Amino acid sequence: MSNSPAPDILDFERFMAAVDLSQTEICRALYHANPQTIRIKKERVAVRNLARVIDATLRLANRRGFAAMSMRALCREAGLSMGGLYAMIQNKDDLVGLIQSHGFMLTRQILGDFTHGITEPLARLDAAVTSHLFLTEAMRPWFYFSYMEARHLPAAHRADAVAIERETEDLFHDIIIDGIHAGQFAPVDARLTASMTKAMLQDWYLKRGKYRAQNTSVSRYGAHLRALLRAHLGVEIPDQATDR
Amino acid sequence: MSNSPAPDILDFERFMAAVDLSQTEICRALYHANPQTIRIKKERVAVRNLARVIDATLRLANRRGFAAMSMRALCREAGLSMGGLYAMIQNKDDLVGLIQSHGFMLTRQILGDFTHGITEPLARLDAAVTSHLFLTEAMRPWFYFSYMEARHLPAAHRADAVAIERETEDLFHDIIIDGIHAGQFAPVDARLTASMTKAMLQDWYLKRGKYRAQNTSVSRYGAHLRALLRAHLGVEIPDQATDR
DNA sequence: GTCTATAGCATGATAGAC
DNA sequence: GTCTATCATGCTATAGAC
Repeated sequence: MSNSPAPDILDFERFMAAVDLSQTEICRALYHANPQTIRIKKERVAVRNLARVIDATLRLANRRGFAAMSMRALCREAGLSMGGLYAMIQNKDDLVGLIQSHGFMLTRQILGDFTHGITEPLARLDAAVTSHLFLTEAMRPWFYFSYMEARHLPAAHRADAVAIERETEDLFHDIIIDGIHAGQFAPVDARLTASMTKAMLQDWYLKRGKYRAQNTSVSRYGAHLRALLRAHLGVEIPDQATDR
Repeated sequence: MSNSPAPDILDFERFMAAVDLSQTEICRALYHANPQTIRIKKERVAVRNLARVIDATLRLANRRGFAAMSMRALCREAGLSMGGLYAMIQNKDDLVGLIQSHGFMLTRQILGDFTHGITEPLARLDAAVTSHLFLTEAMRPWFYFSYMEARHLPAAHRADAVAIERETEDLFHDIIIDGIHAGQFAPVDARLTASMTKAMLQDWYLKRGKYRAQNTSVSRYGAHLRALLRAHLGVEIPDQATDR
């Protein structure tokens, strides 16, 4: 999670080098952000267990669904006993909060970092699309979980999920509006275009199996999406990134 | 479910008039397609109960998830006792099969009916996009359920879900390839464009709450999507449907 | 901090009366 | 065909030893 200014257009390797998405770092941040939930005192132990538990939760919940995942199965998968698990969380729902909240934090930060300082609408759109895509690629289980489980959550958590969706959609919306006002984009319905952009970005992590089966790389997906948006927005300037 | 030839471009009311998606009709078809699952002999009774049960299942499962829905809650919602319910199905998983299989059948038939006989690639693409959109609009709870629950199903059912997704994507893919070969579409990556088209079509029923909140009608969504695809495919001919 | 053992309850499915 | 009553099982969460 760097605060360095946005590099010029990204490939996936450069993106991964520019941000620290290591599980340890993420779990350390989570540990300090949730002192009332996690009752373990020693950071080292807490971070290690948190990593195991979150990892196991994502694996099981993404396979059979969070509701169908039993706490026994989670313990087995995480290599902890029931007692050990319940020292980390108060109840099953806490898990969702932990996982979600951090994904939200990351999305805000990464999208902010990578679009910050870019004023040209087209370059800004490229940066937003590409960094969103790369972030979800790097943290796919996390985003898949959030998308699929958001609707089952207690109202408070669900509201957060809707808010972050709206927030990132607004980022796209505002860029498109800027571009239209600057006379660089065709006067499309910015709200709908932003929604559809989000839908295409989400499809990448929702159907990753399909895309892997047809051998589509994340760079190629991004290039296709950026080209599609260029055509829709009536822009002639070609993409600067390599279209592998 | 008519077999009449495709009408020229559709609005939603004409679509609904052309196909019979009444719950009774659908449940009658389901009843006759699953004689070994449904052990009730009198058609009238079976169809009425089936309608209640499916309706209640979709309502509860779409709210809290299928796994989290208890059979007791389902009975309450459907106005049946446990015994009454278990005369309709053998176990909880049968419910999924019933619901899914019919959605699949409908998708195949409607998309087939409404693109059949249209050879011009652009008109065919319009027809496929529009009828897919209208079908999912008419049967939203059904499609939402299928999308969200598919991954939790026993392998056989999951394979069906993947197959139907692939099948409809192929429909779009083949139309785009035809258009490219005919020199009417720009030479895009047809597989990726088909996937993204599907993603945008699915977003309509996955986030219907959002679209309702921003007052987007199904016709407007369709018009926007068709326009976006036209631009991407480098087509100049405007849309024939009314863009409300 | 981490374990085992268990309390207390809801679940899916069935039996048998009407 | 539909009901009520009941079974065995598996669940979340906790208590208490180490």
